Amino acid sequence: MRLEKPFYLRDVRDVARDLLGRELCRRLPGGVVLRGRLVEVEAYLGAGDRASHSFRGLTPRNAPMFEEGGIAYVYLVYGMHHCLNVVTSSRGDACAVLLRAAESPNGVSASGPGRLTRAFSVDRSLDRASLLGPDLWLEEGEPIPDSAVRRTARIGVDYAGAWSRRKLRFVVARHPAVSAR
DNA sequence: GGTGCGATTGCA
DNA sequence: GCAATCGCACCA
Repeated sequence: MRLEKPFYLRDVRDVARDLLGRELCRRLPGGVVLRGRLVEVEAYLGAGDRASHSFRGLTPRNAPMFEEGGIAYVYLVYGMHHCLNVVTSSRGDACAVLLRAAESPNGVSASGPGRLTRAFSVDRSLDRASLLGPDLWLEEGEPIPDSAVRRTARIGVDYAGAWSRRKLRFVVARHPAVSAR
């Protein structure tokens, strides 16, 4: 069952936590569908969150974050890696969830946001793409119980001061595709 | 119009 | 430990 619009129109922290265990689905141009369960994600809040791209307001790059939840926000980092985000909440809130790691049914895992987008063939052409459309969507998968969810500080945002220490990273405890910490 | 750097990764 | 590599945020 596909996750529908209401799933995305909630607090970004709730969406992030609930995305664990869900199945990321990507239909390639040729028709093949790739699938993988999410095991590591990070919540980026809107105004106020110094680690978030939306912290300094609307720009050409982060514009999708300001849209209503239910679409993708894809950007290029370090000039070579794409990062895939799920936009959440209502229009103007500018929140999103960064997808950092997934595991495929066959056991093949993509650990790290750059490796995840490479594994699922996601690039800027999917920026603003609907998550209720034919190319990229999420399915119910197998929700993770609270006892198996661990919260930590987000990765790679040391520049954000106190915000870098907020526990906004959600991971499946002891999962091999997730680094310690 | 010029400049500095990043929500990372892979290799020495 | 560090280079790769470029879109874009920010300043002039």
